[in-house]
Amino acid sequence: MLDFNEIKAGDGSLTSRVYAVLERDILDGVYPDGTSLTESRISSELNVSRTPVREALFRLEQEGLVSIVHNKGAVVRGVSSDDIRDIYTLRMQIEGLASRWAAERGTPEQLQKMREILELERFYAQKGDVQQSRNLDSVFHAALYEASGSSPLRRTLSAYHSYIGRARERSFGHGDRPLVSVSEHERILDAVCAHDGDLAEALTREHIKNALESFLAAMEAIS
Amino acid sequence: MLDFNEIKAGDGSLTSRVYAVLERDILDGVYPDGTSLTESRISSELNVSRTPVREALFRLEQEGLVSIVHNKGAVVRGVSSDDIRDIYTLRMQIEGLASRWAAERGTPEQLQKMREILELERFYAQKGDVQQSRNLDSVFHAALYEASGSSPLRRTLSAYHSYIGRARERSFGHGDRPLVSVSEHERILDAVCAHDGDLAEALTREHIKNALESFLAAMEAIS
DNA sequence: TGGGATTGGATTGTATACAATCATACAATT
DNA sequence: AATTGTATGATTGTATACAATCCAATCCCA
Repeated sequence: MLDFNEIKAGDGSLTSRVYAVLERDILDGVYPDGTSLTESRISSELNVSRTPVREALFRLEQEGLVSIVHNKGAVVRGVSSDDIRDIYTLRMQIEGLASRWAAERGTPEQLQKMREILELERFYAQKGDVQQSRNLDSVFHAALYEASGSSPLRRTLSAYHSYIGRARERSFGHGDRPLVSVSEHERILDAVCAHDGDLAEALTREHIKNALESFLAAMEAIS
Repeated sequence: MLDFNEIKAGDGSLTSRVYAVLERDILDGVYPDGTSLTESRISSELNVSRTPVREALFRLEQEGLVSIVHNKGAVVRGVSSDDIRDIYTLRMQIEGLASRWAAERGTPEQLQKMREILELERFYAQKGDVQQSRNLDSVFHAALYEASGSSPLRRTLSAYHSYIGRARERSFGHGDRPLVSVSEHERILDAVCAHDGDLAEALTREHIKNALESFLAAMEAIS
């Protein structure tokens, strides 16, 4: 919580770093649901002024992780497992579109990049490196969004990704999900490269459905 | 552009009002795509300090209407008609889910509220009041999102709504869209109240598809 | 003439000071 | 005793001052 200087987010601004710290701490449960985040406390804990803290809180509100009410401040809005279930269902609908559009609109360079990511992904999955597998899973999906050529779709799905980040972490190590996931990615990419939008969409829906079931299984294992 | 004091957004904070002014001006084309929004100019134009302007710009970035790069500032990212087309397609996918979930999870109070909104909507549509019809169209959809009981879904669809706001305005007056739209709403709500998720979803997809075609027709009429 | 440093103005990033608002406790009144 | 009013401390909202950065024009020197 106090390793503020280790976090070097995106553009290097204090706002981004404060944002990254708060996002991580909220998703990690350091600040449970309902916790009120007072600006002065955070700013003194992180040794920055209130200004970047305020701006970070604004971004967190847009992300949906806190809710801010005028003259009252920010309170944490935890990520419920119902939310996560809903997001997986939403992703089933629109991530299929991403694959379809990638098949229809993706440039050769974009598809090539996905192929390279996928090769790395398989390498780490077979090596059993869960951490790297999970990272590359995210990278692959991000590349897919990019290849869809639709900024509204990219924005929506990217927002979901960070929102359900911790849930993905927990469920990704469950069973042999990394290897299965890579295989599914390969079939999706093959369909995309063959410009078969229907197949790509169907495979992707199946992929997300499997990820959801993996998540539910991981939840089950905890309780 | 200078009627700042007339705009009274949500919570009455300066940040909200600046946000509302800038959003309106961007969507109205006062600031075309690529315009760089300098904080000091806006703050002096609106007679506020840079602080609320900065915060408003942050919100606009999350909304997707501007993009901010570190140490360089904010530039307008216009809403292309490709973006709008994509959003309608996305809505076809997930707004159907909203109806399905409303049918499955909606409380009697929520459905009752939708019914009341719809009666008003029909009243104004038959009266030929396009302005009010369009407002109530928004209100109806917002009530639908609420009844879905899913905050991720509500957040996503609400964001789309403001993003394509101007496009909806332009296309809503096209032909007899208000009356047709009310009829479609009525059939959707009937299905929701009958807890027929499948039908509600199908009707909603059709409804969005028709709205998209109305938009495309309106675009055609302009060019 | 061309290319690379430099310097000045403009703009953003951060800190801090001040004003407005809210929440709590306590006192006064009925 | 309940309620209303009021004072006080804490917290947020806004303004402003200062630091860091960027950009473009200029200058210098080969």
